[in-house]
Amino acid sequence: MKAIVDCNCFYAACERLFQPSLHGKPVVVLSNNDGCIVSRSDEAKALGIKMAGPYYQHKKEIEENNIAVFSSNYYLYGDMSWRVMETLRRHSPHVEVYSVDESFLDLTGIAENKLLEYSFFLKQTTEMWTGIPVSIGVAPTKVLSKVANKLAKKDKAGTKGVMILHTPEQQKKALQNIAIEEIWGVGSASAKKLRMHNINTGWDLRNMGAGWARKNLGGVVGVRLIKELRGESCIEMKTALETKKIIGTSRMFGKPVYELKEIKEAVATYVTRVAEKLRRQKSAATTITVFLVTNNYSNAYEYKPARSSLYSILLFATSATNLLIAHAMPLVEGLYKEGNKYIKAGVIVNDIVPEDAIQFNLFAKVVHSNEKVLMETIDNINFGIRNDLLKFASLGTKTGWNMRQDKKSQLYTTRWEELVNVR
DNA sequence: TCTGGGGTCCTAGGACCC
DNA sequence: TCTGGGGTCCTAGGACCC
Repeated sequence: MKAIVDCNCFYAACERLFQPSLHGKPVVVLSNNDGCIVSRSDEAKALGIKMAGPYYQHKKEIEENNIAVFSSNYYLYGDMSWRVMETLRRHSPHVEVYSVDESFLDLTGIAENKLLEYSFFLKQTTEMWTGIPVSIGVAPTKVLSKVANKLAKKDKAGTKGVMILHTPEQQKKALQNIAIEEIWGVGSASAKKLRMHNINTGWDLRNMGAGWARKNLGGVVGVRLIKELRGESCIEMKTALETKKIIGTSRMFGKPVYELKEIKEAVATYVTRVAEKLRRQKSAATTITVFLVTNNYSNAYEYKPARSSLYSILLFATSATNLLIAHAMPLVEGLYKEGNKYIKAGVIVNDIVPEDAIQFNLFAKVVHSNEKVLMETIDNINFGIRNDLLKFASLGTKTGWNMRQDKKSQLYTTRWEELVNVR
C-alpha cells in the first residue's frame, strides 16, 4: 500500500503559524510578483476566492472580507517543508518527497488492519512537531491514494483527514464520488475530452478499455492511468536522490523592461541562480538556453505573451557562474530587439552530467580547478545567508526588473535578525 | 518513367503536476 | 497598471541512414 501525505493549504498554514492571531481567519498567499493567488486557507476558500486567480481582480473582495494577504516567502516555506519531511522520515523507511508540501510513503509491511491507526499516528505526530496540518490518503496505487487524499480533505469532519481505500468496494465508492477533473493526471485538456465522451467520474474512467485510452488519452500515459485506477500499480516509488535533468530560473519583471542593459542584468542574475542549483546537485551542464518574453500591447486586456529563445552548446560541461554568464550574454544580444516591451526572461540548462564525469576539451585544462574553489567560496557565503552578498559585477545593482513583493512576511526560521519574538 | 520500408536521433511543443 | 515558477514525460515530425 502507498500513502500520500499532503499539507493542508501549505503556504497559508506556514504564514499563519507565525501569526497565531490569524488562526481561523481567511488568509491568502500570492505568487511571485504578487501576481496570482497560490494558496488559500479554508476560510478564504469558503469566501469564494479562486485558486490561481489574478490578485488585482480579487483585491476588492479581499479587502471587503478582511482577508490577510502575504507575498510568497519561499525560504520560510522551504524550511517548514524540510521539517515536515524530516518528521515523516523519522517514522517511515521509504519517503519520496514529491513536492514542497507532499510526500508518498511506501507502507509495505504494515498490516492492513493497522493502516488507519498508523495514518492517524503520522498525522498527529507531524502536526504536533511542526504545527502544519496534513491530510493522508492510503491505497494500493499512487493515483488511488491521491483520490483518497482528495476526499479526506474535502470531508474533514467525516474523515478526520485520513482515508484508506483498501477494499475494492471502498475504491468503487470513492471513484464514484470524484469528478473526472479531480483525478491526478487528468488536466483541463483531457477533462474536456472525457466529458464529451460522457465520462464524468473516476469510476466512468476506470471502466474504459486500455485500447481506448491508448487512442484517446495520450497513449501510454492514459493506459497507465486506467490501470492505476483499477488498483494495478504502474507508477512506482522513486528511490534515491535523483538529479534534475533540466534546471531553469525565470521571472516576470516587476514592470516592463525596454533596455538591453537591464535585461542582461536580469539574465545574469538568473544564470547565477541556475549555476547554484547545478552545483548543489554536483552537476554541470553543456547546453544553455535564454528566452525572452514580450507583450507588445498597450491595452491591458490584450495579454498575448510571445516567447523567443536561443541556445548555445558549450565545449565542455560547466557549473561555473562566470562561464555560463559569458555564454548567456551573446544570446541575450541575439534575441533583443529595440522597442520591444519585455515582461519576462529566463535561463534553462540541460545536457546535465555529474560534475566528476565532465569530458574535458583539450583546451579546457587548468582554469577549472581555480573556478571550482571560487564557486565553493561564493556558495558557502550565499547558501548560508541567502542574501546574495557576493555577486558578479554583471548582475548590476539597479532593481528596475526586480519583482514586486509588497506583502512579504519575515524569514522567521532562517535569519537570525528575523526570528520570531517571544516575550 | 519509375520512386520502399524501416530504423534512429533530435527537437519543439503539448500536457500535466504542484 | 496589474495574470507565477520549476519541473517531468511523452509524442509528432523532420532529417538522415541503409
